[in-house]
Amino acid sequence: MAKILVVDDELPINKLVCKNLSLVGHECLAAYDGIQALEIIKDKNPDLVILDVMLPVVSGFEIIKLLNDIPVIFVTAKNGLNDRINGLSLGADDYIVKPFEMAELIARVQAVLRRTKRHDKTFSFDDITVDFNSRTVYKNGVSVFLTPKEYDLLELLISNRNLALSREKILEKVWEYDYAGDTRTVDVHIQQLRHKLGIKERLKTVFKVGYRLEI
Amino acid sequence: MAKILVVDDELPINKLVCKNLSLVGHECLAAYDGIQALEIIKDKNPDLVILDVMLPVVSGFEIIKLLNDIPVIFVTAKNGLNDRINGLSLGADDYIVKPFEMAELIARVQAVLRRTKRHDKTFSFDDITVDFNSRTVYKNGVSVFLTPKEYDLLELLISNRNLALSREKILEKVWEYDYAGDTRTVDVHIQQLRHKLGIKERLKTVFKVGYRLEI
DNA sequence: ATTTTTCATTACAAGTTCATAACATTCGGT
DNA sequence: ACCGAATGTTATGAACTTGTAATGAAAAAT
Repeated sequence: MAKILVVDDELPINKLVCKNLSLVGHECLAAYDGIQALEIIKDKNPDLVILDVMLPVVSGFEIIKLLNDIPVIFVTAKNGLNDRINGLSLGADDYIVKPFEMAELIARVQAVLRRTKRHDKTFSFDDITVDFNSRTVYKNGVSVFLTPKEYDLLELLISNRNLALSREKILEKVWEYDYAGDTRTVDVHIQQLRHKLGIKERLKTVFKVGYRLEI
Repeated sequence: MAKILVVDDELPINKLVCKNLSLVGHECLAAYDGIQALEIIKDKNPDLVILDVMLPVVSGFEIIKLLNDIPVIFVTAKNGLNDRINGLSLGADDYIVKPFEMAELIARVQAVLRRTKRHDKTFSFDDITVDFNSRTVYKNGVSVFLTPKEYDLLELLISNRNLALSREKILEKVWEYDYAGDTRTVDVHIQQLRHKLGIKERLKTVFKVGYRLEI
């Protein structure tokens, strides 16, 4: 279901973890040191990274600092509280202490994925319901057809509801590039959403900035 | 910064947790059983719930099932793996095992809040609230529409509150240029803020210099 | 290979912002 | 209390931002 990168220099553990993740239906990538890990992350853009602290060449702490948006589960052999707090405050989404039960690791993986990917969740406001699983949107119970970009935009707006989103931010997240010059593309798609969902009142323009979904 | 509900029937622990959360700047609510917890959640809509499993009347498991969008940190006295997995798969955002170090709880709270982003940065004085995330301003709970320049000006005044700001400084920061000659633009915008927010008493003129927001 | 869909771009319309100007009022020094 | 300077107040239109609809190129589906 998700693409997961396992970073651990101990070959047997790495294999074991991968095998178990595959059993639950995930696609697995393996890295055995920090440099490799960074390459794979850049290349394959995994949904989740399981990261050992103790790595050759570049430590897990270094890597986690470089990750931005990808969720991370931290694996540490030490039981020291400092390590734990360090990991969490550096932005890890969870941590687990070696040696761990495979069942617990799986549970944590699922929990983090659920949190970040919003598995089997829906979101409703007014007469609109968004089903994140099937990527379908309903208005008054009737499904409304949205194109991929429109849907992605709506999801971004919902997960940042009540925040002012700049056009740059929207381009970066939905279009996945930083566009230099001027583009009216975002505007056009916003209009499309407003029109298809009839949410002119909720999907407001923030002049000179971008847009905000008010719920 | 965030509103946190602590649900634990052991009074001393509940108090201790609350005290520590307050020390880090959070607003704290306390509930001593499940029924109370549900009432407070409905009533006060907290940003995060710290939830003990072992509760009188209604167990933590029951409560977590009823929560939808509010993040939860699960507290369990048992060390059993099943409990942990149960908590996480029910939708808890994290869990912690009793007895726990206060530093670790705080770290986990901050981590969850960072993830869920619910900690909007706001600033309030009198009947005015400014939400920096959404760039909206409320007076008595009613949103007041400000233009970009007006909003930027207000932000500048707030972050330099109780200081006299020269027109040159304001032009430089909000208008992003150093204007040579004479301009009344700042004045006009100040009037606009005074008028829209009704803050004549707070937004004072510093004769021959500029303006000062007194809070 | 052909049809269909998606979507970036464009051009123009509509709407918003805000600098400026003109006049009124207040302030501070004398 | 007077006078000149500083600030308050209001209105206006040019410049800029956003809305809208149409177009065709690229991508996806058939």
